[in-house]
Amino acid sequence: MEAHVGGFSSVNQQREEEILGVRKGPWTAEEDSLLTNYVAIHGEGRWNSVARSAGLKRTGKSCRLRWLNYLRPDVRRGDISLREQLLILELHSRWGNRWSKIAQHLPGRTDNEIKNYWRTRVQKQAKQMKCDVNSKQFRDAMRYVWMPRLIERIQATTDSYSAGQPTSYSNYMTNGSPSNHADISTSKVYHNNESGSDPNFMPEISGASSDSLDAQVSPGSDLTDCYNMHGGSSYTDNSEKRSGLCTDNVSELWGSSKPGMDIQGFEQHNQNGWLGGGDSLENMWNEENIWFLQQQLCDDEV
DNA sequence: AACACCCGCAACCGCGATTTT
DNA sequence: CAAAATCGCGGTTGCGGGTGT
Repeated sequence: MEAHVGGFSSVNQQREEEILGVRKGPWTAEEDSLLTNYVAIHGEGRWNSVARSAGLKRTGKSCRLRWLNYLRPDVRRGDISLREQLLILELHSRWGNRWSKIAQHLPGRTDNEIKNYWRTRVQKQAKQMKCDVNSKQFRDAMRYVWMPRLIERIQATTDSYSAGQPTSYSNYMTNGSPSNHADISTSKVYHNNESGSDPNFMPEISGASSDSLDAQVSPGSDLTDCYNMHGGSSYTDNSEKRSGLCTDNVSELWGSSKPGMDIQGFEQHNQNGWLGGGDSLENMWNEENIWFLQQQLCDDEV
């Protein structure tokens, strides 16, 4: 397979690559095998010499990228789970486009994967809402609609599986206390989700084909739908009313709070407790809760 | 069936930071 | 200490599969 070639940074580099016969484009199985075997024996690092010594006609940079994003044994591929989505949204609101930093908090996920997720899914949401992804409007929507909705879904799935268990995700979020870390981290509540028959279930940005917490991300846009209930004239689909968050409360919140939505106003509207017990949003995203999400993700991997 | 368009993702690039020589 | 080599990050590109017409 011949590599597709992008733009060259310079004529010199082009010449050098022609002379050296540097390959570009998709990796073949043979190349993967060469790189994997070499790293297994000699370890990571010194990527330029890896490329040479392993007999790969690739740049060291390309080898490193291939290893880190694809071949590394602990790399976790496939669907972004709800918890991971939630964590990405939260951490991005803190750190912006610090993809590698965000990736450090999602075991097995690469910065590239998270970046792609953000660009393809989150930015698309902003586009559909006709606002900038960095605008206050979108950030508010994310924080006060999208993320609570994710929490609700995680909570719903968790509760349906672990009914009666004292240490559910919702309890944690409500109490905001890490007092029972051991129990929480060992409660595998989302792998065997059997609650797929819930007629009220609405897909988040995850796929409609499955309501597992590891459901595949789909183009479905609840965030946009919630927004359109007030912000757009085209919203006519009453089916969205089934959604846990596209309730009158939320649409009131959305409509009344633009553009100056604030925590206080939000919480007043949230007195019915659909976030669970009227917990403060500020408190909800403390270090402990992020820690909790990470623990759940680690648990996922086991 | 054929074509056009859209979208997700792997891989590339430039560049600044860090490490090695 | 300076230059070279390497690493790591964030942004961008374009292939290929899926979907719509």
